[in-house]
Amino acid sequence: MKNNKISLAEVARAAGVSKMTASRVIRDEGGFSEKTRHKVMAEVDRLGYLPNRLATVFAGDKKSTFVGVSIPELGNEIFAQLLEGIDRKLVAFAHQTVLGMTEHALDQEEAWIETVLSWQPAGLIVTGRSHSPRAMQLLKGAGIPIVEIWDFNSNPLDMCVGLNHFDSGYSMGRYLGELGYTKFGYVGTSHDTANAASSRLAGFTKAAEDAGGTVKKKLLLKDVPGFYTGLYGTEQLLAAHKDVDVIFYQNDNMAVGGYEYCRRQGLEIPRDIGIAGWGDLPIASIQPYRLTSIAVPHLRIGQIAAEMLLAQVNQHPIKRTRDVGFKLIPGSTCRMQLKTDIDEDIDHSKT
Amino acid sequence: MKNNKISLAEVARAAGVSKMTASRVIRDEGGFSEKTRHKVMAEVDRLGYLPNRLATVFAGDKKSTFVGVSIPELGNEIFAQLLEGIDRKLVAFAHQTVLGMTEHALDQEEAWIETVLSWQPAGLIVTGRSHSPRAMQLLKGAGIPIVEIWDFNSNPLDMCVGLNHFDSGYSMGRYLGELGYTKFGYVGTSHDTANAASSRLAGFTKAAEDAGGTVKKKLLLKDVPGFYTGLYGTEQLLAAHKDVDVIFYQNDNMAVGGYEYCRRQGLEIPRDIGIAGWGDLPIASIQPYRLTSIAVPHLRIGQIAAEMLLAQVNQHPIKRTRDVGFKLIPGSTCRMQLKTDIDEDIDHSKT
DNA sequence: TAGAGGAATGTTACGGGTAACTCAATAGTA
DNA sequence: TACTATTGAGTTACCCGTAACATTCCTCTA
Repeated sequence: MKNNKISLAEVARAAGVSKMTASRVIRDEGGFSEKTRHKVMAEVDRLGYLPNRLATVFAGDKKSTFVGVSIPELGNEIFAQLLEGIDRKLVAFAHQTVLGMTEHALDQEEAWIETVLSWQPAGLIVTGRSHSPRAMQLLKGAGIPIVEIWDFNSNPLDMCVGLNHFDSGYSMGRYLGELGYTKFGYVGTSHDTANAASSRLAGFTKAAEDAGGTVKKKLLLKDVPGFYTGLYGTEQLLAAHKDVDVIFYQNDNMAVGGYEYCRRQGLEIPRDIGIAGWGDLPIASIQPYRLTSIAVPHLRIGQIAAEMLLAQVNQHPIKRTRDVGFKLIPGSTCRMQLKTDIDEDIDHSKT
Repeated sequence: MKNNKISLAEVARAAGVSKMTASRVIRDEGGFSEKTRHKVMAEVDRLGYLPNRLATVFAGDKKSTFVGVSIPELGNEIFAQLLEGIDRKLVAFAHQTVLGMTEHALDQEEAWIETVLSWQPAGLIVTGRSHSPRAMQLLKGAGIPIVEIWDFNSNPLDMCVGLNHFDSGYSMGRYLGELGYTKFGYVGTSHDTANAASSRLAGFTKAAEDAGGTVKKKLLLKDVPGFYTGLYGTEQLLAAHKDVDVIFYQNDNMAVGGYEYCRRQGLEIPRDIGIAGWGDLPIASIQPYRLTSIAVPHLRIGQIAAEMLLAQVNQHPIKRTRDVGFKLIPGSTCRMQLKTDIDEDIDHSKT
């Protein structure tokens, strides 16, 4: 475990050339003879020389190939996939992801932004559009491309790709209202910071009221938005409000958990209660029922974010905001449609 | 979007002191007056100075606070959680994760290792124990702490934490054999490289043979190891081999998908066929049935890996290998036990 | 064969911090 | 008062590559 860091100078000395010549050979930028190339490359291999990229970036006053990517949590599969989409694209263009998990906390995001900026990244991709004042200031002054993702925002700091979560919540609320539901419930997880899920809830609440119904109970749990949280959250919600006739969940995983709770209680769905999720997550594809949900192109968000960032890094012109939309998926976990035909009205997908 | 990078020299000039004095104040290393501290800090705030950590690392010939973390994929929730555990711990100790997704390909891992080493990281955490020859060489010569995780290996390059996947597969095979199963099936995903899942399959196969049974079919799909893959994989497997009496899946999510396929086909579980998963994933907690599986402390693996690495970085003595073990979970998706009482035999947990 | 021009290679300076050392000013002591 | 500590602050050199410029060595041509 000895640190045998070999520098360019050592390679050059071993090859009997100047640092500069060795540098030219290694970067293959021409201006050297074939004989020299052989000598240098032989020493590179023999000594196991690895260039020190810190020095390169530092020397050239260039940007590094780091891209800071912040997401709230990895336990939430939708964010894990977002990150996967981003990293794939970045790697394909020789950039590296420096991870930042904010855990939905603005102060953690701020601390991460400060740290990652000190490494001179080529750009930043941050989830969400609410940031602390100091974070905003840091981002604005960074002088590098910044992409805000997830929650669409027509007036971003720099660039933005995502969808309108408020609208998606509103769509679901209106849809459920049109099916005749009036006593709504919501089960999600809570954080100190307003995030995309809170926007969905706000939209949902608005739609519920517009439809003449009420959200009887908004249950926000201090937990991860997963299967089991959905199950026990539903128990809590129904214990307090037995008359709720449909429950909207923060995501499909929670909804599937909620469905299972209802089933265990002998409730029949959708006869006794309606269940609606969000995200059209993989679990929905293998249930005995078709979950009512909202489909979101989350992989595409990640890819587009990385593309926008790379385009900006390379000074290619690009549209700075992208609303990827969403699509309501009527399922069998809510009662059949009662009032009007709304098929043509439910696709908010913007390609 | 102007790049207004402020250097230490500018702060120093503005404050009317030398670079060195400004540096001392900013690092709070003493040797300056209160008056000077005020002058300097005032300029830091006014100019929005952010230190350039590249320069610091570069100058001091020190290690950075980067830690390279490679995992095969993020779509697989078990790896996402592994990464989450690692990043939490690293961040708590002021280190940053540089992500590497290898997609189970040795050449991608190798390329990533080379790149990440060129950034002078403090250490590396890599998933799996098989690496390309050049990758091995790079890792050995890196002179920094390296932790191999996931697949336990008593003779690691440097440090290792994980579990014995072969044994976990063997345990499941033996358990199923003891329940009287003889015609085994396996559904998983395939990759060019031998990985932990292949070790499990190897162990499973060995146990099946030791028990006098056979693995009728090993189905390896080119897909992600998720719910739907399990569903259609089961369809394929049963289409080819109707007489299989129990199926072992690469993970619980695939098993749940397989269960759903069987249900749709009118098969009753465990009467008509047995289902066994691996990982004790969250989905298992909310099914109407208790899935037979193997529980693995994957979050702990991540935490321990980060702890080992940080201990090594700080030159604290530490045990260099840790086998976290696993635990077989008998469920209701396999037939009840027939032969002997094996309860005391199934816990391979090593705390 | 001198001179031009290009190819190959070398030299110097620099980037943004910090270690190690030096120097100046102030305070304390006999 | 003269001398010594102590404190505060400045100077210099260096980390490892690369840009920009300088130089050497050929080769080819008139």
